[in-house]
Amino acid sequence: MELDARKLKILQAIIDDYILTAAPVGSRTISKRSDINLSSATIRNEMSDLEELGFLDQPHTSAGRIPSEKAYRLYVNSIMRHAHLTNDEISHIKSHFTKRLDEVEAVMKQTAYALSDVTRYTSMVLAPGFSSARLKHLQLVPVAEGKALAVIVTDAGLFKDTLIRIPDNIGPAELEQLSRVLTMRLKNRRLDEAGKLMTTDLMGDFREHRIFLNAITDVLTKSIKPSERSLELSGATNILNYPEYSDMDKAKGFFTALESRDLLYRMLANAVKMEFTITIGSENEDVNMRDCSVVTVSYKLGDEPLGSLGVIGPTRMNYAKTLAILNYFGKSISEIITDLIEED
Amino acid sequence: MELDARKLKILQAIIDDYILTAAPVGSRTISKRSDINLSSATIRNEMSDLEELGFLDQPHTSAGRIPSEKAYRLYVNSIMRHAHLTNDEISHIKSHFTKRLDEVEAVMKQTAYALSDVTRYTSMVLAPGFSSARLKHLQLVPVAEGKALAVIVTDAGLFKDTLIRIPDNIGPAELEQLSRVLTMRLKNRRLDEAGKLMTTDLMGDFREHRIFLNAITDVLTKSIKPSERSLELSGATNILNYPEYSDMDKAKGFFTALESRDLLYRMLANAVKMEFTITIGSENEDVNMRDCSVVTVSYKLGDEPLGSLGVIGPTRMNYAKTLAILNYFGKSISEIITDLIEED
DNA sequence: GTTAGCACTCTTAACAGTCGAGTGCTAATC
DNA sequence: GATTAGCACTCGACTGTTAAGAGTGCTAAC
Repeated sequence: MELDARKLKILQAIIDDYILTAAPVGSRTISKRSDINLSSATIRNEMSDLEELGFLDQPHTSAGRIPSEKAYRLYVNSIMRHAHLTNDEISHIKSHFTKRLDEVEAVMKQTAYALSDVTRYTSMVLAPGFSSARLKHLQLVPVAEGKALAVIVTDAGLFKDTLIRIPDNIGPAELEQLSRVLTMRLKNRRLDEAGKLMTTDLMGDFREHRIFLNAITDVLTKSIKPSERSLELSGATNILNYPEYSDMDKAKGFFTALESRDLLYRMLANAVKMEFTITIGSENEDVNMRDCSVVTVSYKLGDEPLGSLGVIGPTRMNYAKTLAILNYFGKSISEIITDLIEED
Repeated sequence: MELDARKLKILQAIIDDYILTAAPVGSRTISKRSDINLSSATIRNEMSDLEELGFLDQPHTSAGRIPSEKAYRLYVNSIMRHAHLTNDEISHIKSHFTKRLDEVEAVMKQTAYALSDVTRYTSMVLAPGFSSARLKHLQLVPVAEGKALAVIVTDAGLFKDTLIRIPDNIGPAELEQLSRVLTMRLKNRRLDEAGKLMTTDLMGDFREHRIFLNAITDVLTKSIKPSERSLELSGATNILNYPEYSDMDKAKGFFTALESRDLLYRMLANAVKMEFTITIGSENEDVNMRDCSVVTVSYKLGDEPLGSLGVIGPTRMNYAKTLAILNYFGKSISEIITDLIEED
């Protein structure tokens, strides 16, 4: 049996309708559509074929059909056309970014919030990573007896500060001096390189400060780990607006999945390298997300991929529209971050 | 009609039972209790009186009684005895704090997580505030052309950094110099004083850097605002475990209330000055929280109140136990923060 | 190949009936 | 006078039945 043009058209109509209504689609519903001039009986025959081919499921004998995951996969791979945002949608998105945002963290938060508000799905944003960034400045700021703040600034303008212990006999003047020396020696190195350099070269020069330098090395190497990157989540409760999650147990499962930040980190970290990803239902590794789909896009600084963002929604997701919105957000973040970092 | 000792005892028994089961309590349930030796008929008469006095509600004629808000208020004000934590509970709490936490933010996160895990309610933690803190060090770190990081360190060892714009003609050397001068001039001032001093005294000395100094002033004054303090929330979905929230609309209302961070900030900011607060049902200003109770405690550094933490749960909350847990957490945070800041 | 027609399936809503937990009242008892 | 046993009554929860409606699969006619 072949999946000819007519079957494809009917399948698309079913998917469209199901995405809209979340209710099993009957043959009459499709036959009434103006672009398909066939009787319900014919549609029934075709639907029966589509079910046999694995593209449709039937909840019970006398119900309509719902698209299978295979159908969604086919849809996003072949049928789906690139959607465009209307002017209304674009201005709605823009209205979330009228306030000037000065910090990366604020941008992430606001983006996550806007993204969940616009899509009505759960959104997540992975902050820019330090992995390929180069050190620009390392400053040690005295905090208290035996404590200092290690401030790392990268060439991409990202920064991170960490509290470290220092020997009691090191005063503000020494910290200042050390900041200068370390900055000079480590400048323009990638953070992991800088970390290595600390343990090899510099350790010899400052043997008396071994423990102290180790702490700084830790800071440098830890900054690269994705789990140290901030992940903003927003609109988790949006899922409750979808009838497939009116079952309390399912909703709980969904929230449980979101609580495993590790999983989300991993998904988004993988997505950084890809222009976009679409993961449908059981393609997700977590059992609690078998009824969800995840769509992500990455954002860049110039050509360098920085981070990623995505949404989680029911498998019955408006993939085309969602992808269009995400692309728009990706471009927006890139611009905002670029402004933030490189503005004159 | 009087609220005599027997009525009080019966009311307490009803509250105890209702907190445990969430089901209307019948007269027979109470009469069976070993500490109350009365027939169900007597209990019925007393219950009828208690209802007339406004301490009990009856969902419908043939159902048992449930405590009214007035009953909970009476309970927490007069009946409730200070609860003690069992050794098991204490070690359960301690098990959440085995990992060494180096940063205030990590402590807040971990505390919120542990608190919601132990209580099974939704927890929130307000980070230490800068309001009465004194400036210890102000460091400007070069970030990029026209950008610097302003790092504020207070005597309590708290720190905060903010990205600011600087004039293009200011280089690392000038930033270093300015850091030294500003630190010298502003040291040991409260942050709001320091902010004022900037606009009055210092502005004259550095007239050419007016805009720049304004930015730093902004940073100082903004640090005091409670909305700038980080608020950690955890276990929001715990509420789904309580039968009173098995209604999806109610659950949605609850989540909506949590989304208004402003409200939570305000509640916790007010709670900083109080040893503890208990807010029951409609005493809450938000309509979506009319079925919730909020319990908070504050935590201190020495005698200085620093921040607060609390839980949100159903009005049918185990107030005594919750308060005991919160007190324990409050003391723990105080200790951890003290260690963090003052450790040798 | 398409479609009208029809028997069949299954879900859902509505309705009546039963059960049981709980109440309120009254009269007897301590 | 306080307490309690007894009993009629109320109301929600549950159960079983029925009818309506949406949708299917199949067959025969076009």
